[in-house]
Amino acid sequence: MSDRRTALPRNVNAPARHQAADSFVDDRDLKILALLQAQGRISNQDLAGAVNLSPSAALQRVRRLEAAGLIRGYHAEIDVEQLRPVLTVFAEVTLTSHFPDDFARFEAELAAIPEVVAAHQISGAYDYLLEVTVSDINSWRQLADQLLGAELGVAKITTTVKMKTAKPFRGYPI
Amino acid sequence: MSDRRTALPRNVNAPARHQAADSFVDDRDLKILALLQAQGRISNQDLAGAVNLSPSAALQRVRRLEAAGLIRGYHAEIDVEQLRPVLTVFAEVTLTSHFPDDFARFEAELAAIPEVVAAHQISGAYDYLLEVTVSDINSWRQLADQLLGAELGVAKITTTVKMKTAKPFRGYPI
DNA sequence: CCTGAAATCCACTATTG
DNA sequence: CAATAGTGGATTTCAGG
Repeated sequence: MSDRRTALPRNVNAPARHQAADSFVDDRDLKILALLQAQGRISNQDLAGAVNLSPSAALQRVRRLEAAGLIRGYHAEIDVEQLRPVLTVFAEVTLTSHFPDDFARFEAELAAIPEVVAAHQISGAYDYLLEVTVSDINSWRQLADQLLGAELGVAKITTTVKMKTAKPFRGYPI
Repeated sequence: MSDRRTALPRNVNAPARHQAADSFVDDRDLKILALLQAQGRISNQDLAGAVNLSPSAALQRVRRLEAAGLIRGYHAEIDVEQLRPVLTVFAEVTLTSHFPDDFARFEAELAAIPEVVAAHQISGAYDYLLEVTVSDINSWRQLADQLLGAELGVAKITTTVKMKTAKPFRGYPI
C-alpha cells in the first residue's frame, strides 16, 4: 500500500490566497486542473500531450499542484442508485443559539454521520443546508429525530425531498 | 490521447436495477467501489492487495464495474477557492407551468450554464434547487435576471448565500 | 471468475540544456 | 523550468484451469 500518488499533504485550513497564488498557476496549470477534474485517471503521458509538455514536466506540475492543495484528492464517481434504493433529502437546519462553540459541536456531529454526504453553512432564513442520503423516508425521520434530540441545540429542521438529478455535479468551471 | 482507462461506456438513462443488480456486485466489488471513491488514483496493485486479489483479477472487476455504469468516471477534487474568489449560492427556482416540456427546456438551459454546478428537481415549495458558483453577488444577480428573462417559464428565484463548507462531499456511504 | 506469466507501457529520476 | 533518456515497476493481455 505505498500509493504515493494519493498521499497528499493535508494543508487543511490553509488561508485562501486568491490572486496571490495565481502567480504560481499559469494557463497550463489551469488546463491540467481542468483535465484532471474531468478525467481523474488520465495517464500522465496523455496529460502531458494535451498540454504540450514532456511527461516529466507535466508530472512535476501535477505534484506541485497536489502539494499546494489545489488538487485535494481523486475520486471515482459512483452510481449509488445501482447499488441500492436511495432517497436524497435536503434539510434546512436552524440552531437555537449561535455561538462559535454551537456551530463547532453541530458540525462535529455532522462529520460523524455518513448519511450526511454534504453540509453547508448558509446565510438566510436558517443556518445549515444538509444533503442527506437515506434508504427511505422513515430512515430520515429517525435521523432527524436523532439530530433534534441530541442536545445539539437544533431548533428546527425543514425537509425537502429530491425527485431527481437535473444536472449532476461534474466539477467547477476552471 | 489513447487513455482507455477513462473511455467509459455512457449508459446514460439506464434503468436503475437496485436489488436485481446486486447479484453482480459482491462484497469485494463494494470494497473496490469504496476504495476508488475515496482514492480514485490508487494503483491497481494496491487495490488488488486491499481486496486480496491478483492485479489482473482486480482490473477485470474494475473494468466490469465501469462497463456496468457503476463507476461513472474519475475526477480530481479541485480547491477552486485557491484559484479565484468564489461565491456559492443555492437558488430555489419555481416554474410557472409544470408540463414535461417545461422541465426539459429548463434543464437543458441549466446544462448550458457552467456556473450552475449542480441542480436537483425537488418536491416541495419550489421546483429546483440549484448550486451556483459565481465570482460575486452581482454576477449572480445578472445570471438570475437572465434566467428570469429567458422565456423559460421561471416564476421565482429565492437565493440563499453559502457562508462556508460545514462538511465537504467526499462520496456516498457504500 | 481466478492465477500466473509474458509483454507492453508508463511513472519516475537523473542529467543536461 | 523543460526535455531527453533510461530503468524499474506497473498495467494489461492472454493462456489455462
